[in-house]
Amino acid sequence: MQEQAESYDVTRYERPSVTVDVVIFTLIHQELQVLLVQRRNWPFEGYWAIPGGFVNMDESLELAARRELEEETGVGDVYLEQLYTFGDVGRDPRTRVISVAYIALVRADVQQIRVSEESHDVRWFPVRTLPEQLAFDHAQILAYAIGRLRSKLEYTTLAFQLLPEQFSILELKHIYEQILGEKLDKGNFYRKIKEADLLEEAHMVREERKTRGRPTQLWRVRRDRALEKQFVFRWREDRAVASGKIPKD
Amino acid sequence: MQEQAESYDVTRYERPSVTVDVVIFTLIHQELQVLLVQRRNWPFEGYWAIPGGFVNMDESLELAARRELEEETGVGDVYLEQLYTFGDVGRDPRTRVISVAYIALVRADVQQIRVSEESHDVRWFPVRTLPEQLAFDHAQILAYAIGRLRSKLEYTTLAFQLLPEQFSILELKHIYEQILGEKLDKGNFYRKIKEADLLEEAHMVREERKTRGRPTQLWRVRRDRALEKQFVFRWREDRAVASGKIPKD
DNA sequence: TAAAATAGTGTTATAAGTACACTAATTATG
DNA sequence: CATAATTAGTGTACTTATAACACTATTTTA
Repeated sequence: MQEQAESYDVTRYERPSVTVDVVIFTLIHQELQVLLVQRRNWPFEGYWAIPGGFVNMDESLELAARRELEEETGVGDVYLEQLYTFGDVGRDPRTRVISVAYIALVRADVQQIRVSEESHDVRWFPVRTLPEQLAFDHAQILAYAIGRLRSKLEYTTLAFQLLPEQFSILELKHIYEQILGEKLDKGNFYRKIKEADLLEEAHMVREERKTRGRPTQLWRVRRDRALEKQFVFRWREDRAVASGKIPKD
Repeated sequence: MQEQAESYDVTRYERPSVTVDVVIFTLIHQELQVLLVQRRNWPFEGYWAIPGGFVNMDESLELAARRELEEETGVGDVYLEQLYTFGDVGRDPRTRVISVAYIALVRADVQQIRVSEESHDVRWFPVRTLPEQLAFDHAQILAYAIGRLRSKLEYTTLAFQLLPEQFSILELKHIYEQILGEKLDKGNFYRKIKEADLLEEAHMVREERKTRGRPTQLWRVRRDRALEKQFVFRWREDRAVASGKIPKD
């Protein structure tokens, strides 16, 4: 790229606008949900959109994404990953806009969203029941993000980024079942998660219970190991395709 | 992003420059090689760099990448995949430049490079013996590209994009060995590639031979199947890390 | 004390991958 | 024409990971 840049003044040509869009995922009621904002103005007034904003000249792309995330959810220290850059010519009717999309995973117990001044409303949507029409090409971005997330959850420990501070192994199993879309064997699950040695016991606070049965053992992620170690339940046939597929750009 | 854009004139603010950089891979002497250009001007004059250029206002990112590729190698219909977008603030000393990096795979028997006017020289470099210093943050981009390629070759049929029109199974095995960095069992390799049913016999041209032994059987990729079907030799422990890891941006 | 819930263990079957010895075909060379 | 050399396989036993499912153990409330 830059190898030819000096043959003319780099500031001379018309430039596209660059934004970051952040697809923010969380788990609510053990269901994967995504944060959308409702637009207040033209174009796509009233439509739901992925939160995002312009990249400042003095901040990196990741910093811009973190700023957006912070502005929308108030949370700072979360998992963030660049997804893809969308740059088709007609995707924004106002001007040429290139969007660097990020995925953020927010812990289930810390989401507390704020409505910013630029939007009517902000809401979590279960990925199964998204609005029919989204602003711009955001449906495409969202579909790609969900695909990437799903496939990565299958071969990384990313799922642990979504977990609350404390959880039971059956809850964890349930999350995996949601993601994989299939029932898992209880015994095998226990064995495998124990082998992986990713969890540590949370000392339980003695509390009043109203159901009978052995009380749930709560665990905490050993965050030191959870990002290195693999914890995999099933390789799916379509894993390679899902993770490697490139959307029409 | 765009949800707040209309509250001010989108054309008002200063904008970064956007470029595409294309990391072009090929196989020469059964070794993975990458195309670099030598810069002619400041900054990084004389340094080797990944070819690339500015994105025009009326072309998509992928189109820009294809144009660059065409300009450097003269080839058009090749595998192209978006790699990552690099946007750190200080990465180009002239101005703020955001680079969308692509990977291109060029068939071993069609590479014929041209030296463009903007550069001193153009060369293929084996990925094992790259120049010590590259221009800008291109060493980082290249390292990331090689990592991505290596990991994807392990769980997709991407390697077939690099093959010449005709090749023998032992050659193919050799390429896999190069990529995986380990010896593979001949018998198992034959069995697996045959099972996958990805190849068709190339009718061989009768030619003079100077070595003795049974002559090599040549094969051709069934391109219809090669991009759908998986052909995998070994899952490696670090696969997930390698494909999912994000470079410091 | 029984029922209910969580938290496991044991065992077998199946499939995939690995290692390595072996056979077969086809050529050039002495 | 026999033999070495080279490609092109086949056969088989071993190991490992996964899957299926029955079973035991623990700890609570009613």
